[in-house]
Amino acid sequence: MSGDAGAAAADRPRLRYAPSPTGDPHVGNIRTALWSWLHARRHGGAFIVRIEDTDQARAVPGAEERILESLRWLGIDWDEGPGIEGPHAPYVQSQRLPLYGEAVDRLLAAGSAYRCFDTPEQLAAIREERRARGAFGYDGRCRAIAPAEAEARAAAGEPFVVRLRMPDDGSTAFHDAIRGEIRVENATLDDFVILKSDGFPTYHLAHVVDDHAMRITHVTRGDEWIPSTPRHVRLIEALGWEPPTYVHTPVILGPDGGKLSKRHGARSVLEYADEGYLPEALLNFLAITGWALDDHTEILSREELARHFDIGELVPNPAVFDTQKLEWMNGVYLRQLDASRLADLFEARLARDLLREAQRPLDRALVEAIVPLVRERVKLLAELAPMVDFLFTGDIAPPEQEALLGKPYRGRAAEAQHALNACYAALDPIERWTAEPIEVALRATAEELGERAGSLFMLCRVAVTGRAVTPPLFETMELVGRERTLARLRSAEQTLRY
RNA sequence: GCCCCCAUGGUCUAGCGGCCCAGGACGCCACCCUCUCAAGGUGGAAACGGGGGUUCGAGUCCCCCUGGGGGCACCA
Repeated sequence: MSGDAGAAAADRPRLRYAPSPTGDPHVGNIRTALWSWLHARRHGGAFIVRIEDTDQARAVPGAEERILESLRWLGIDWDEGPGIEGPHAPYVQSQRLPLYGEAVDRLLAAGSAYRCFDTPEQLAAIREERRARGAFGYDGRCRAIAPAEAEARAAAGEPFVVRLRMPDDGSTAFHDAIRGEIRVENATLDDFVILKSDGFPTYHLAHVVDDHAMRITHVTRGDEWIPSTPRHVRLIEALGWEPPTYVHTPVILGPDGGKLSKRHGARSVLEYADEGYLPEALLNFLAITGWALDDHTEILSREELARHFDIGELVPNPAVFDTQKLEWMNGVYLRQLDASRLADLFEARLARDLLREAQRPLDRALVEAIVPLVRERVKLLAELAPMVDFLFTGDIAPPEQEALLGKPYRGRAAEAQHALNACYAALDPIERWTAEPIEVALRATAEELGERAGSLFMLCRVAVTGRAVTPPLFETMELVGRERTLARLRSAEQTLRY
């Protein structure tokens, strides 16, 4: 590679999302992926997905596909990774074992790393004994084993791990894009394991080797990794490479300031998808919790984010996941959608939530008629069914007397009954069954009865829909249809008759 | 115990030494609109954790304290 093209390419950031397939990705985890993706898109770089499955014991079947599905749902695409491949394939660590082996051999040959034969039990004992003395970690006793002897024991089949030799004094520093320089004393670093006895690399080794091989420029990950980053820097140095820029992202907290947990509702993006959140809303929300464009902009499209976001501008402190703000934002996005897209979403959602009971297929025209009535009343798709179910069920259970006589008619059963009767009489002769004549008739009825219009409307609302909260009454009655409206009025009246 | 990170209203944040007796958003309260609920409109309550410095001047820089979080595995 030479000339301007090479130089330009070298300037382009390459970021990666490197999840372990141990379960559904957490929103905090996905937020880091999103930020990485945005940064890559903003600067004309590349976004890579790499599966880190070096812990065979914790692998969860199907987890990888769920992770990729989460990314796809949010509209986060990757330039290299599973299903795409590319110049650094494969993108699954368990398929890259030879690479880690080569690195270990080099380290061993250079004397920067050494074999260790302690059993897990021995290590636990060492740890316990040292902790009692106020020391920490591993004491480096295997450094004393001569390389030739270690090699012989390994060749004889004795299980071993490989540890990296850490400097005893001095300090180690690295650059974090959102916190600046972080420096620690080497005395606080012990010789850590880079190759496990099962022949698999640890995270430390594997990610360092892969990030180098894949030319990753910014290592993004949760800030719980900060304490081990100096080790990674030493490893990189021992391998003769240059460290990347680190971006340690803060955590997302639950409403109580603690860890986000099942108690707080959804944690994985797939759960949010299931509850009826829009991907563009969750994406916007995640992007701006921990980052702000300016002092007033909240709603940013995927494209706008990709145009303005910079990973160095992230806020360093942890954020509480504000579900209420997410809901508000989802409502904003829902209201922005055009009618036909909304009808599609509603149709799918209602089919899922209602069809099991109602035997009839969904009436597309009816769904389309609903859109203008509920689009401003729904923040989540999941709220839709309870708001319009009475339109789709053939017969609703007649509302309880108690419900019919809610506030407006409390203690006035006879008057309510009379009012229902009057409404029936007023509506029955209507020829064109649409909202306008219905409204005219009902308002006239209220006046005749000397009743507050609102009170009468509420009585009708409960009688016809079985609910106290619905879309606007007249439009609703239009959709319920003349026959069902009149029948339900009659039925409600019967209920009041005892 | 040792090490590290963080710190503006209930929550997310703007602020990168004077433009801030601190701005926006969600939420909350009130009012308006109104057939319920929403949506929308208007107004309101609500914050720089504490103490020392530096400086003519500190939310903004430094130190300490406090508080919160994380790490100290053959897990990532």
